[in-house]
Amino acid sequence: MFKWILVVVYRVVYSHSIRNISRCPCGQNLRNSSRFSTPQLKILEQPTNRIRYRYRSEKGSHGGLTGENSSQNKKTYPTVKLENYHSTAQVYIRASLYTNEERPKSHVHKLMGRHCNEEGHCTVPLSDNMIATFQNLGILFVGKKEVPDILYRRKLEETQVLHTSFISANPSLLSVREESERDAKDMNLNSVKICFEAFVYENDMSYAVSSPIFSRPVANQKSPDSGELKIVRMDKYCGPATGDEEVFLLCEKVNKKEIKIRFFETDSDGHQLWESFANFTEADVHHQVAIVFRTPPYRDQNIKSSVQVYVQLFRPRDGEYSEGRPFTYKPKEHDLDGVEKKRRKISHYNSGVEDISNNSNNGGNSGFVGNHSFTSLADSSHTTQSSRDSNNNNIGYYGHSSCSHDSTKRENCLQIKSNHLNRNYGPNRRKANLIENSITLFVN
Amino acid sequence: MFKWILVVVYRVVYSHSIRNISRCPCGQNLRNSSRFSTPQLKILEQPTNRIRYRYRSEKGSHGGLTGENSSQNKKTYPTVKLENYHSTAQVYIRASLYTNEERPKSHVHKLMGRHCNEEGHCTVPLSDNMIATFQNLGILFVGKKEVPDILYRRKLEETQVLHTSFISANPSLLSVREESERDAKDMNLNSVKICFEAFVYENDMSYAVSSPIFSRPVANQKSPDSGELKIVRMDKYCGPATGDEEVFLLCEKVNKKEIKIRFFETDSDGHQLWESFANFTEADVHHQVAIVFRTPPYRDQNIKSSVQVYVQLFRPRDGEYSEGRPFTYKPKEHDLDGVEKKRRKISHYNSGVEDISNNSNNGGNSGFVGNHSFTSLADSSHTTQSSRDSNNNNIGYYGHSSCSHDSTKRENCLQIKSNHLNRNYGPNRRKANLIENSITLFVN
DNA sequence: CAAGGGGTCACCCCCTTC
DNA sequence: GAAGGGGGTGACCCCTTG
Repeated sequence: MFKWILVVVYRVVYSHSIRNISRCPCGQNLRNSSRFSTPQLKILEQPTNRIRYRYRSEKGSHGGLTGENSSQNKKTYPTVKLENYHSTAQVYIRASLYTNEERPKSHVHKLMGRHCNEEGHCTVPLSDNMIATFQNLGILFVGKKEVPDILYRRKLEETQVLHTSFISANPSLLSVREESERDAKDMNLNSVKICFEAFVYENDMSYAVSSPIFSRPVANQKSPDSGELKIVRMDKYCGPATGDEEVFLLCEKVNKKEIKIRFFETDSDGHQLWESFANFTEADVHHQVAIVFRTPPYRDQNIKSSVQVYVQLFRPRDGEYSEGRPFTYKPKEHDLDGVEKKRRKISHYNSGVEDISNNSNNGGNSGFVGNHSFTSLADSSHTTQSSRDSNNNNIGYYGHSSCSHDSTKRENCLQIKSNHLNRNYGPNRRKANLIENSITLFVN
Repeated sequence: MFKWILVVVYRVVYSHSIRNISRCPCGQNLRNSSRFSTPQLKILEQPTNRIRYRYRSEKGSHGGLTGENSSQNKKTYPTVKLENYHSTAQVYIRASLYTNEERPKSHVHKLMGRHCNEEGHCTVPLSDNMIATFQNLGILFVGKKEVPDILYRRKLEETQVLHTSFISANPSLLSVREESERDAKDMNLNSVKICFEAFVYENDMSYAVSSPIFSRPVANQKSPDSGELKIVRMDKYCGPATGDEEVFLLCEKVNKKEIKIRFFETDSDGHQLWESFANFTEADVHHQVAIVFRTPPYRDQNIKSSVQVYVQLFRPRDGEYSEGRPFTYKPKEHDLDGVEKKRRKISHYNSGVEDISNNSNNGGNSGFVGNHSFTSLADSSHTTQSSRDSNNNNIGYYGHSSCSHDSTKRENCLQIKSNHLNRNYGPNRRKANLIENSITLFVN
């Protein structure tokens, strides 16, 4: 009886994964979860949320998907575990790509790497502890132009399969063609899910032993609609509490229709106290990589001393944030007496600027709760070289980045980054990596 | 006898223009120039030096080449005149594309437009006054991938032609293939010359009546190596005479290996008084469209009042300039005892840093001499909204674009542009556009 | 070499504005 | 539709580092 069930499941799985039928018939791995004692796949380590998909022409290895908790020191990889399996037959786990939709369909992209075949299926044997780790999964980007054809062929095959079994519908080839074109347009080529399936071999046949399970989405790092948001450089890191300060910001590719610049303030516990968005139009976005914006006014335009907030890029479509950069709101001139002293005091650190300028190799991977990297005050050798961090970014002070306004004093903003301090910020408890503990110096 | 000569010339011209033999056999239109009373083509109006080449896929008309003296109000077009022609037979002028080389070869790109055929030859009848005007010449960009094949085929045909006539060389096909690949790599796809040829029809045959003549080069507007240089926006338009002010500049696509930022000063007659180049490295060029640079020190760092100079992009490779933007060097604040001292200390330190931190972009081609044109003052209304010119460029003042330095005053730079004043400046009498007569406002 | 990037351009798609 | 742009990105080529 059990064997018979397996065969049935196998049929379905086989048809959608080998013959590329695009609809997943397996109920999104929910069906078995309610059954007691049924073999069941669990994802122990999700893949990172972002990797650069590679074209076929980009030969050679370019590294595989790591796990979401992977770090430089301790790499992890997507890992699944099969639970409630009690047979002794060797189980294999097959990974393949599906669309990032509520009901995932087989994707046109393919997995590639050590254990992958031409169809983009990667198969790894389950180890004794019922765990399988995928150490070398790359994502092959299939050209946009090939998509309609692929979908068309899949639809034909699907129709045949269904026809020979029990469905009698036989749509005209033309409408299938059109449908394929439409589906191709709708298909998101920059986000995928990985489908894991467990099966055993018997008599040269494979039998599924559990429902398939889908990973969280993995986005294409190279796409401007899903790539990592990053502020590369700004021309100033401070401005008046009244707002309306013009700031030049250089960033990695953004879509001018899908980008906001968010200012926010948090208390020491990381609770958000305030947020606002910068003013700019699509015309202020220069070739996807630079934005000239005007700062929003601070919530209190009459502050008596400087307030530090953060700036970050924000993409509403998928809720992604960039790392935050500190930004200092400064009081109006006449309030400056008290601050004046402090400023002067700090100013003699100016010569230490370069001492601090350096690595802020913040680990990327923003957007998920629980993994925050911060940059610390490392002491770096003091060279006469320019102030650049390891990413070759100018860190905001070069000697003359002036930030004066409503003041008769010359005031320079110095942003200093630091590493490895963790706090949880931002709305919705989602993570935003912040360049923390920055120091703002005022130089007279 | 004359007829016989014509036939000979015809043969050569025919073979290279119809059969696409790549070497021009006609001696660069010099041969006939010394002969008295021989029909001769003259270019009355050269084409503009730049047009956007179009791919075959960019269907529809996108406008043709205008003349070098064309303006919005009065459009001109490439025009040639045939002199010393005394027959009554109708003459036709054929235009086709050649490489921009000392000895132009037939180009892989094609002319397209109203009077053009599939081979990229445009033929226009000579009017009564012996003038032909080409009103609708577009340039069709032939994909890079097709180039080797085209050259290969041409070489084969050429070999055949020569072979059947008098040359016996018969290189192996392999080496021809290799040669084609090499030539394809060497071919500049972003610059062409137009070859004009005059001929008459007789008995369905065409007979050349003059040597071909070549236009000046026409570059591809879309190529970053030959496109127009343009400063779109800067975050400040003034800085201290001591230089080393950090400026963010947004521009159209540049090649980071082939771009300099030139500061120069002219007297009221347009003679150059001084020039210097900004400091920045390749790493300061952000995705081809933004440059963060440091201003060079003015020739006199102790000026007592502001001096206006100009900034422009400069591409050494082809000697191209962008329009100039005014930039104001401001004097040191005299005095300011305590502050002054402290500043000196700091700035001493800083200048030491930057002196070394930036690869001086200097050198290279300082022999060129400028070619400047100027744009004049229009009166622009000063609104509290963003200040944009008609090209939707921010013109440098937004209310807070601060530009203070070495001063206890807050000083904002306001740059106002204006249009359509032309003067001819600079050495070599070549043209360069300057935004002239800009006003610099100092706001305290 | 593997693992990651940066960068660009060839091509194609738009859109204004007459 | 003609004339002229802006812009995006697929595809590919590099390059650093270990």
